[in-house]
Amino acid sequence: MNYNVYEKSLNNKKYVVIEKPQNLQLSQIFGCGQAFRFDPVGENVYGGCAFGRYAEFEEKDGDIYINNCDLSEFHEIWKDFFDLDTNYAHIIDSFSHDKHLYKAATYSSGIRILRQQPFETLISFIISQNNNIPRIKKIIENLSMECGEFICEKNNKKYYAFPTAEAICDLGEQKLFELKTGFRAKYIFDAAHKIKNGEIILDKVFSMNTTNAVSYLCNIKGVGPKVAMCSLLFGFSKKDAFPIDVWMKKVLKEHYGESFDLCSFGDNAGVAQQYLFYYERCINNIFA
DNA sequence: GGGCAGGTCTAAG
DNA sequence: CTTAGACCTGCC
Repeated sequence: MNYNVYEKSLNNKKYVVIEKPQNLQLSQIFGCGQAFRFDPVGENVYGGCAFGRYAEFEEKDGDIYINNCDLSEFHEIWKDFFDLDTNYAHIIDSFSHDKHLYKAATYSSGIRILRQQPFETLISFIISQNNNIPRIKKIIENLSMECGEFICEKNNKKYYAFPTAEAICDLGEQKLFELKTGFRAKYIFDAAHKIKNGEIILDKVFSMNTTNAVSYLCNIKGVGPKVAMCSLLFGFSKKDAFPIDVWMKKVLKEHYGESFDLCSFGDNAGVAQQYLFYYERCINNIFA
């Protein structure tokens, strides 16, 4: 994507401006259910944690302002976080042959697939199973507060980094249960434990194709195809990963028939999934 | 108070 | 290989 970015100072604070980025709308990006740690903290401002930092993003006149950020941090973290090198307009164009998908994509055209930290997405989507978004967010926040590194205090709130596998493993299953994770406590522990002792090596996943990566991640208790696909899409930037949840089952049934061919969505099936998922939930009034 | 929420496990045919 | 039930918890 072609975009211009520059650094500015105001009141002794640095910030980075991304000029008129295409296909980037904060409310859609943080509201579509791919990330659980960002919330509105003002008019057109979203704040939250990623990569061990607290960040605030503001949308003004089509530009994106990143508070307390310099260019080196932008290039180190947020450029890839927002997947800025991907041309989403081009992806949407490639969906134009599919009438329903194209409609969903046009409606959701401000969504980008964030590149989040692999371990965080893995644990977050384990927590998401048979759960609702407000409670998922609360559990993740409690978990981070319990054993994540303290970052800063803002908006009368303390922010903590998402914990490491080691920290979660050391916490133990009982403590995880006490954080109201319910039956997922043993799953979270198993994931953290297997990663801590090297039984699962997340770095290896990057070099696997999506099919192999799914079966690899499914070696973790509580990780099935849906959780694995979400982690691969949002945490390993595998854009062909196609999570099928209750909403997607509904979409596939209504618009594609029972015997749909996943290949028809191509290498960007995961992006298609996110457009369809977001659009479906919006027309069903799930998001405010 | 029963149902439900971005699923997965387990036990049984 | 496919398919019911069960499952923590909190909010409706």
